[in-house]
Amino acid sequence: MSEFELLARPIQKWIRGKGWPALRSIQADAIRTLYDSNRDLIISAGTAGGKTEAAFLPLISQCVQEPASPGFELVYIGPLKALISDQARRLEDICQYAELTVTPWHGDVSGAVKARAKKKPQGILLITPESLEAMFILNGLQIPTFFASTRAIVIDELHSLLDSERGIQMRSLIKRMEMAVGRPIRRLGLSATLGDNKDLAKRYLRPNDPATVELVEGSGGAPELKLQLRGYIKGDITLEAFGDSEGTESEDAAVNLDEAAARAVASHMFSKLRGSRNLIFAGARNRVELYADLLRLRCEEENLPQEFYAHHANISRHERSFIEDRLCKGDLPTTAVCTSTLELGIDIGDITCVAQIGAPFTVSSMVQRLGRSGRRPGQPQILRQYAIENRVDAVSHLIDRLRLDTIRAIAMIELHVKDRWCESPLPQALHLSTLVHQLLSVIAERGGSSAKRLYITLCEKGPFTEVTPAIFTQVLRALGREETGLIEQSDNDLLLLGPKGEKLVEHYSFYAVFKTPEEYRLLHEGKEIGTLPISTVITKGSTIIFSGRRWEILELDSISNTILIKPSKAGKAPKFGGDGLGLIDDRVVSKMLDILHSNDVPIYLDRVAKQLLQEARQAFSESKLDSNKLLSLSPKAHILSTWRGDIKTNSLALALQSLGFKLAIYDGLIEITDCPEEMNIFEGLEAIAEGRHTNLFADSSNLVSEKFHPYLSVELLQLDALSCRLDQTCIAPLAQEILEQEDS
DNA sequence: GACCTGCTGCGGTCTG
Repeated sequence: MSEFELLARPIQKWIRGKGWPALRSIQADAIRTLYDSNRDLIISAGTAGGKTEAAFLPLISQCVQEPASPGFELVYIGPLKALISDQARRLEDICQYAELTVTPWHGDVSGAVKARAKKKPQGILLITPESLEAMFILNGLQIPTFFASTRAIVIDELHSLLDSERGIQMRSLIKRMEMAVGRPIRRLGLSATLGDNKDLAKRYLRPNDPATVELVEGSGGAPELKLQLRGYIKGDITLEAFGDSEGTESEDAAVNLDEAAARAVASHMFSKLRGSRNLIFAGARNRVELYADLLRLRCEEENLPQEFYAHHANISRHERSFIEDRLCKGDLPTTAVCTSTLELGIDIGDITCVAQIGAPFTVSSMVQRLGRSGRRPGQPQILRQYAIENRVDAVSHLIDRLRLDTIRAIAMIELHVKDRWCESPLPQALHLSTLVHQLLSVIAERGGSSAKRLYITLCEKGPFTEVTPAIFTQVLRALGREETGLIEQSDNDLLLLGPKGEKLVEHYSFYAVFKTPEEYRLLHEGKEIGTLPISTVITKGSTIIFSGRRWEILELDSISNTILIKPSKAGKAPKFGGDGLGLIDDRVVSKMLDILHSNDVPIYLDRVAKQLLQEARQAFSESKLDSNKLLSLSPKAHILSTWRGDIKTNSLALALQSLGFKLAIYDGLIEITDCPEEMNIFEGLEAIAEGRHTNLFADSSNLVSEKFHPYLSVELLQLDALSCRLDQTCIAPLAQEILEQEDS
């Protein structure tokens, strides 16, 4: 029987109605796998590759062919509300001849729809991890009924949920679902960019039995890639960049020189991107505003209609939808200057070109961004990478002369294009903040639980596999401390929520595992145009650039957290804060070292970028950094090379700091700016090599980074950091390596 | 040295 013939009649009818010439190969493969076995399945194909149909055509068919008892027959978990609404529409279309109810369930879905589904659970449920969490807490007793007849759980955008806090939460919820119904439920993962991580993805989809997970991959290799890396030097004043800038006062000169580079980049983007549909990834919200403003001014100067828009998380939903719709419809030229808001999620149509300002932090996000262009057969992916470096001369700082941003951008491109590599998640992470969340959630779901059952549910069978019984006990103790008061023990050894735990879990803000900052609302004539973090320093009368336009602050109310604004002629892009917790992989830094050692000049560099690469290589060899891992600039100032990623470099830096050294950290390099009285750098490194350094956590203030960290003890926070952000075991060998290199 | 994601129940007002 052919794959088509396996499907139920109403689904065959739907396919015929679509006029498809044939099933795509991933669809045929997925149908075969789902009909022939009970195995889990990962469907990996480019965006718009028909993954949703590949999963749901056979799954819906099976629902039609073997009608089941009450309960949701299929569950879809998606990371975005917009994606769920989108997919619900597509599934309703597929189900038009099959009598199957489709229920989207997220924060914007009306209570009436949810109430109806709770009363009569059936068909397909599409839900976010947070709404599923809420379901467990608010309807814990009904969970076995809801999912009694669930055939499969489909996880969309699996790559975005691999190793994140949300991913761990989702895996925990799926396991709890299986435990509630007392049987395994088939799992399907849909993903666009798994790269080298296919085995890891299998492990994340079915941790105790990854070998049985099937993989179906889209055929048709990656589209052709066209790329250019353009270099810019701050203070290089070109006529085109100079524009109408006056720059008379000497104090402003430095600022204006910086701005000249941004103008030159904006000018180039304006000339190349105008008239088509593009995404410009600016790397930070502050830079999104800066470039959106520069590009808007260019349009105004040339009397052209506006086609450049700012898009990031602080801009109002309304404005963001407007930009997304414009990109999607495609009848007007539109370029969004954006952050990772437009990196994944809903289909935004056919993008001509992706621009990236400054080197990205990970190859995987670069790949994800690139995947937004070249979606039509025969169309190339186009990447325009911009690198902006400081002007240098013979006495400039070595770090500036190494052109690290340019070198990193080249490393990222080479790793993707030549090595086909991207980052993997860290499987040894403890995820203690998320564990606290799930502990409270399971207790709420069951109305109380023994410590042993909690351990079995979450650690032995659930996703917190790295948490030992000893660590688990410590976590319970931390939550039970009187000052924490989240849980308490009943007479029969049952763990219950304490008063503070009740209050925490009862509030709707509990359901998400990730932290969100407090924000001001920005109001213009009563309409919200977006938000600014409370931490932003801002005063009445000052001016800002927001949503690509310029505004003056009229009123600032710190009780209601609102800011009233009016349009203005002047403005400066505000600082949006940020976590600064990104980690660059070992492999990226080691690639940077290879590039500095090599003589190859990639063909995709423009004239200035070639010059920057040349300068970097010259600085690298002249400084003897190519043969010395310890470079002394003066008795108290040195450069140490680890040529390792952030985890290892930061760990060695912390050890040095604990001994009293003052330092700054760069990609694979540590700059020692001052030494303590009693110790020079050699003695410091020897002490570390021999394991005699003091506490790595001398400065423990930055250990609280995740939502439920504040409830844990210092000791647990240190364990958590050591499991994923720091590496204690690498410190002594690294110090030894640096010393040995110096001797030879 | 950064970015993103999500949320309930109830009381209020307005519309058909």
